[in-house]
Amino acid sequence: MKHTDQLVPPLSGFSSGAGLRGKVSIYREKQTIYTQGAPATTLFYIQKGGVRLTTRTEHQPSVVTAILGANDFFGELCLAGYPLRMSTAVALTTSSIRIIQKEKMLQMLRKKNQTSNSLVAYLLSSIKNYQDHVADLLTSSAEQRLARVLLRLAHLDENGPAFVEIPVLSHQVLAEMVGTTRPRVNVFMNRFRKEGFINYDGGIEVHKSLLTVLQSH
Amino acid sequence: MKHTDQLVPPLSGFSSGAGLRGKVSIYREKQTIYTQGAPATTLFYIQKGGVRLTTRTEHQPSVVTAILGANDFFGELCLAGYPLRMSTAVALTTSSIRIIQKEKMLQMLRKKNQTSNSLVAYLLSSIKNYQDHVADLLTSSAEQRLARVLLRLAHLDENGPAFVEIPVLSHQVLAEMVGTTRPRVNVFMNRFRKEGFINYDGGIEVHKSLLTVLQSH
DNA sequence: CCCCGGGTGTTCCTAATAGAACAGATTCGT
DNA sequence: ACGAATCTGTTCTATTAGGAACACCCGGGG
Repeated sequence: MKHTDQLVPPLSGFSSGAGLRGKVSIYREKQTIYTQGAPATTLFYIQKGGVRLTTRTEHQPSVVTAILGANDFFGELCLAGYPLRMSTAVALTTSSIRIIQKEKMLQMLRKKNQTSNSLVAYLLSSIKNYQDHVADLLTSSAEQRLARVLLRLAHLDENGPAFVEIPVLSHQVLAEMVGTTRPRVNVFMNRFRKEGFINYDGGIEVHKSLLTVLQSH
Repeated sequence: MKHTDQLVPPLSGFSSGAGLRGKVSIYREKQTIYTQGAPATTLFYIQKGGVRLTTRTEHQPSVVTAILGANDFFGELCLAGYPLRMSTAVALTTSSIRIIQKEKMLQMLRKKNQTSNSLVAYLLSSIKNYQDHVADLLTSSAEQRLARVLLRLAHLDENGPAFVEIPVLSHQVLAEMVGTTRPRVNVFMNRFRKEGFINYDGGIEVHKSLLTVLQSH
């Protein structure tokens, strides 16, 4: 019997949604997919596009707990028996999203080991992302966190193109993603622009040089 | 055929380690279980005690990304194929911890659906915890985060006893857990003591009244 | 046309925080 | 007893952040 040293090969799993059942819907930019507190009987898989999850706690401003892209799941907490949505999901751009009935997914998990292993692999990488996010929040300044959010929205890293255009987001939404206030986002955005890290004419152009903001301590 | 509406009933799964194979080891307080960067071929399940995970990034102070207790896993990222430890694990108190070979776990996941479902359920609840943690970091002050850390270490919530004694931790370690500096932890701890929220004679007594710190904005 | 709403750019004041520095207490090994 | 190491308690200053306020721009609807 052949043994592999991990659950699934990299980039396999659910990539391109293979093996998942459920109809695919299109959500428009800024459209709400579900709202915190609503009953949760489905989970979602992003075929194309992006989604942000925001949580509001009592008497406090709402915060963005995750920024998701293609091949990510969300709303998956219902599988663990949470009856209500723990966050609000909003499309960042026009997105193509597969809607999966919780019951169907549970059936697949019971029957097919392949599905189960792919899901475990996905959840593990998701946990790694959250751990990194927590470490980031604990060590970075608001300015650095804003830089990270922009780079993430642009899917920019060391490799890849010199700049990428990202969807327009209000400073208010950026503030929720970063965990600060709108005036501060404004100041930082202008600073980035003055330094030539971003370009701002209608859409937002994020340049690779924005990475330098993360290096200074 | 009977359908359940979730993966596993609450409090079943791996509770008390049922179904897991691997030998159980005792770790002493402050003992390092593994170090970031070391090869990762095992995962761990806490039978009894507590563990903190710390991550260090280049040129930055180390931060605590998770505080774990009985029935939690850690080091599980190796299942997803990460060859090295992404964090350092240190025992908070004398702890009884089951060590599971990655290969054995992968075998179980391939063979037994029950194991797989329990793991998925655990990972989902873990993701919920990280989401809550992120929301907390984005909205709370350092003082509130310290209060939360203490309450968590004491496993205190609205119900339960009026106070609980927790293991002694240096202000430096608390600072890493909270994401602030040691002098500030000192100030807050003295403030809590003055207000009667904690009691400090050798060990640390965390009182239920510390919960009030979380309510003020 | 005017008004209104949403988003932006900016300012000012105050609070929270980081960072460095230093003194005292305790423990531990020699 | 002594020194080294560690932890605690405290102070000071410079920086960063939050919160409120206001002017400005622009697009849509009455």
